[in-house]
Amino acid sequence: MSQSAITPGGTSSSDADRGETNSERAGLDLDASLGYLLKQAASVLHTAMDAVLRPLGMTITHYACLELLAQRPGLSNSDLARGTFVTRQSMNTLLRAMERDGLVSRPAQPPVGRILPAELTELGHRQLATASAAVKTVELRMRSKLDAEQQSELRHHLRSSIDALTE
Amino acid sequence: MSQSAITPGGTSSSDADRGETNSERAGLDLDASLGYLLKQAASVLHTAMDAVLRPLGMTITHYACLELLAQRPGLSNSDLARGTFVTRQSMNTLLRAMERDGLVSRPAQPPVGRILPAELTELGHRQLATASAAVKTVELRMRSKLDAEQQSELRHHLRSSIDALTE
DNA sequence: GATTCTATGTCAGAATACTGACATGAGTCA
DNA sequence: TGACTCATGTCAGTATTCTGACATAGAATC
Repeated sequence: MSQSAITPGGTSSSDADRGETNSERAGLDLDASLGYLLKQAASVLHTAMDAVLRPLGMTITHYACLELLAQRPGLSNSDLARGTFVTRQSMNTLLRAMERDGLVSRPAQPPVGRILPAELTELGHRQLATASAAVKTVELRMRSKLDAEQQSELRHHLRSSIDALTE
Repeated sequence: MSQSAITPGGTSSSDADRGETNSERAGLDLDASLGYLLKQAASVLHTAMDAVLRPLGMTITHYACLELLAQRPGLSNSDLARGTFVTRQSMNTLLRAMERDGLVSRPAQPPVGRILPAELTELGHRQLATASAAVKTVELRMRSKLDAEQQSELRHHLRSSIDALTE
């Protein structure tokens, strides 16, 4: 998938510039739109992560699930769904596949209520180690043009945006 | 869909705190991970936009397509795909549906090469006007906790991240 | 002018995530 | 105790997007 956004000068690919004098409308100005920029950033990140994860036979959600379980063993299916920003139905499908593949284990019977706490198997931990290293290079690459303070600012502002949209 | 991420204190929902003393691992620390924060922000934004767009009978990509075409009439299918961060195959499907619904028009024959320049119909413009107003409230809400300078910083840092991951 | 490369539009099939719905277990409150 | 509310796990069906592949038009190279 291409990554180029629509910019005032045209896309980065070879489009024969159907030259438009932009901005002159009631709607959103794409360049000023934080939402658009955010979507673009997320898209670029998605592509970059997919590029390193796919050769390992994993999807991004697959990796995120491993990462979450390593940091917090015993998370439930619903917990994992929230943590990876998908529905619990989607996570259920994924989790079952991962269980089948021996990456994750869950007790046959729920210890309490209906919750089945999931844990990484030895194989799961090994697969995560590989993936984690790959993903870390992407994370570092993404930060490479920001100094420590700028990264801190970015995190802070991102959190503010999330808060504003959440409450 | 729930929006809560996995935070040190547990999710925002009522999970009986399977208390884990976090961070102590080789992998990524979720809180320090820009990537995770970015994904969360994008997810929250997606949900918020979907919430206002769905009642209007539109998806986010649908809206994005309208917005792009209004600002730059004559964009091709591939241009629109790049601008909305989906594949050109996906955009092709959407565009055809929008054409069928009378929101977009394309010439029967390509004026040059294989490119079919798309334009908004009168109905398309009207639908966009409604959607645009709704989306603007989301954009404003997202910015509500950031002053002008902070918004500028956020945009700048986001662009830096995109650049770093793109080149 | 012929060849090569790149971009486009499109068809077909697969993967992924979503919505809707249901029953169950736990907590709340009268 | 019983009614009510909420969260969970899961089944079923749908929607959206993706990957792979193909033919074609224009640009670039020689």
